[in-house]
Amino acid sequence: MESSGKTGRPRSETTKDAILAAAFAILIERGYAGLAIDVVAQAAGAGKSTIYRWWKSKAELAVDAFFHATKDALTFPDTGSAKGDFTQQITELADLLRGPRGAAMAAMLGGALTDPVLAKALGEKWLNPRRQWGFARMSKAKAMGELLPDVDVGAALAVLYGPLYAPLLFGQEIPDAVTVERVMAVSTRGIFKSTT
Amino acid sequence: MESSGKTGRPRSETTKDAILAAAFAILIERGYAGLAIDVVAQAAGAGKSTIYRWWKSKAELAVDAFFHATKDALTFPDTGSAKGDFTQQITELADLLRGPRGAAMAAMLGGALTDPVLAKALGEKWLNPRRQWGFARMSKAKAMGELLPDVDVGAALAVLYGPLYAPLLFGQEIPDAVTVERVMAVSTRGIFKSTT
Amino acid sequence: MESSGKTGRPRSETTKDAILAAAFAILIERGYAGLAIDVVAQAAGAGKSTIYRWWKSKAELAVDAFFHATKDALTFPDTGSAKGDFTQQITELADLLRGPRGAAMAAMLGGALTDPVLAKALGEKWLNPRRQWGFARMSKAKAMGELLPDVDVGAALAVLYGPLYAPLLFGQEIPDAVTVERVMAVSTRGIFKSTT
Amino acid sequence: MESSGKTGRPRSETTKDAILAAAFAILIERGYAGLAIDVVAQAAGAGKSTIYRWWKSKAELAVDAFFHATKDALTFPDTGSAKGDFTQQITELADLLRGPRGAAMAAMLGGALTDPVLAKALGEKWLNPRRQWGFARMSKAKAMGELLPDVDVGAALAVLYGPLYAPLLFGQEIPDAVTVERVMAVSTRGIFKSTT
DNA sequence: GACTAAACGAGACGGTACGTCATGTCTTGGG
DNA sequence: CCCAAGACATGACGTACCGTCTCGTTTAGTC
Repeated sequence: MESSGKTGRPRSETTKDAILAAAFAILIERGYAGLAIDVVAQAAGAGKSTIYRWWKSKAELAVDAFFHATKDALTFPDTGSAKGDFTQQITELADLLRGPRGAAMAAMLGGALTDPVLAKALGEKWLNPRRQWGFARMSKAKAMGELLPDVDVGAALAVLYGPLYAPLLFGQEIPDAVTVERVMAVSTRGIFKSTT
Repeated sequence: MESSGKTGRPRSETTKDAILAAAFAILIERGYAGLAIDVVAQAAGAGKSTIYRWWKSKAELAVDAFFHATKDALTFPDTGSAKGDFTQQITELADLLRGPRGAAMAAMLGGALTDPVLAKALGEKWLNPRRQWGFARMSKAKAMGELLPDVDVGAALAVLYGPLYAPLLFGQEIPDAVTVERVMAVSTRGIFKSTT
Repeated sequence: MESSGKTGRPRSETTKDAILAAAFAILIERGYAGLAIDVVAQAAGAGKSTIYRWWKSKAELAVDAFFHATKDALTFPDTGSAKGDFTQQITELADLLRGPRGAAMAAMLGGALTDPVLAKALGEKWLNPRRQWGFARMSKAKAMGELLPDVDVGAALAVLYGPLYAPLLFGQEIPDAVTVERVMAVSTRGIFKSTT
Repeated sequence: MESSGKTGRPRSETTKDAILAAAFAILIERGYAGLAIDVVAQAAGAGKSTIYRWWKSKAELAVDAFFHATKDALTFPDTGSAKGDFTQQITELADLLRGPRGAAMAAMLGGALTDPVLAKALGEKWLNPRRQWGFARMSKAKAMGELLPDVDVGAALAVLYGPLYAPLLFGQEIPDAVTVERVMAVSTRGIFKSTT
């Protein structure tokens, strides 16, 4: 980020990557609870203090590791219609959550309910950006008359995304593509004007 | 439940209740992570081994404590219409989750993502009964022509309940009554035929 | 011991014997530290409370078990000469300590250093009777002029028995017959007048 | 002793000393059974894990604590005659055992009979050095003709030291100076040639 | 080329909670 | 009144991580 001082040994990017990669691997394999800093350090060939120097807590490390591995997979689509945009985004999100990143995500969400620090980090880095985009996109759709009358923007977002995340809570599988389609068919029917 | 053996000192119901009450109180106050068995034992005037004798893990104890405190608050309504039944049940559920029991529920769900044992216990004791009722009620509604055409029963349930549980995942507040109403307005619109 | 009252179910001798036998077996196999009351009760098909009813502590049980199994092996010889009596007794003692009872004895002596109750019980039942006999026999020998001049009775006993017990302290083997003979050759030389 | 590794934070000698001092104090006050690791840690201002890092068991800790407090008190005398050397050494040993170190020694010997690890440690650190010196000194004495004829070296050592240690086994007091003298008078009479 | 200063690996440190185990006490129903 | 079965409160055990702390060792940039 910032260039900090001028003298001294610079931060090793190699080590940083090794740590994040190790953390992500362990997060998937053993879950957030099994993500022991000692183990990450060992696996990365790094010292514990190096980890704590750059990440304040296990929580921040986990979130960072997740995004380091996920950053390329997150897009905000633009198909022309709001319904199309949300459909595509939710479909992509379901695909993502169904894979190894989903296991990590679930593990982190699990930890978040227990660990307020993680919850905050996760909110800032994952939830808020998504929510902002969703809110803006939905508001725009409302302004352009794409929504049914009297649809609350926040409520619409809750109805769209809620069914996607909720299964994580009960240890259920993330819905497959067909199921996602069925759910979207129901939820969008209450939000968007018919396009036919 | 079962009478198990016939000989030996019987289990002390007093102690059992004290443990569950203490566990529930601590679960609310300190969250799932702060639910230390030592502390529960002390607060309940019980020995740690007594706790471990009856609950295999912190997780099971938490679930049991929750249901011990909640068992009387769960009803399945019968208002005449499917829309009315689901509206009432979800409203009641939101009320429940908004209170101290919601904090406990959130705490447990956090553990569930990490601990498969807890997830299973939670599924069996909480989710399944609710899901069965929901599925039966929604199927009946479909058979009676209360639903819009081509609505999948499972999808409808996901859309109804997902928005209710999802906030727990992100450490958000459970929506208040007004917000619940707004969300229900949206979700039911895609499921039930207009009653006007 | 005493006939106690007149009413009620009488003490079961079968159970008593089963407990003592089980305790002795476990004492040999696992040592004093491994002598768990639960395990004894289980092995004897008895209840724990039955054990605690008749023996105040693990210590007393151990001592009782030892003597129950050993009582027939303890004799006070009478060969005519003091040197002969002590030689025989110490030889027999070494034989005893070398066998399974010796393991139990060692185990108990180990416990005695840790547990004052056991120490007392052991002193009363094992050490004192032996010491009294030894003291009496040695005093008689002194009176009859069998000892070298200026030999203190207590000191003579210490020199005779000390080398027998000391190896137990350091986890060494109890000396075999030949070694015992060599040691006795040295110790008796400083105590008894030459018989040649 | 050895420099072991070269990297990492070096072991804190301060903490090590505090732990050994605390352990020794508790060993004396409460005996081996009362030597709880928790308590030692607390008293030393150390963490339990620090103790377990350096001592595999309570037993090893106790032995180490004893030698830490005793190491300066052990000498091998050289008076000119074998009888003089042994007399002096045994007298000093009795003095040592009579004090607080004797209580610790007794406590440890108790554990040794139960715990083979302790027995081994004790043998290596205490008994063997002493035995080697004793064996060498006694052999030399035999070669120089200071011993009575046909005296076995091992037997002579057993007769000399046995009476010193045996009282520890039965929880008896270590003999006072006068008694030690009386015992030595008897035991040496069967070993060494008269010096008169 | 020497100096400075931060980052590095290694790993020891004081803690907290864990889940297990044995103690000695108690509470049932049955003999 | 004894007995078996077994639940109970207590308290130590040894393990696993936490987040902090020292070390001696790189590894740049600055003189």
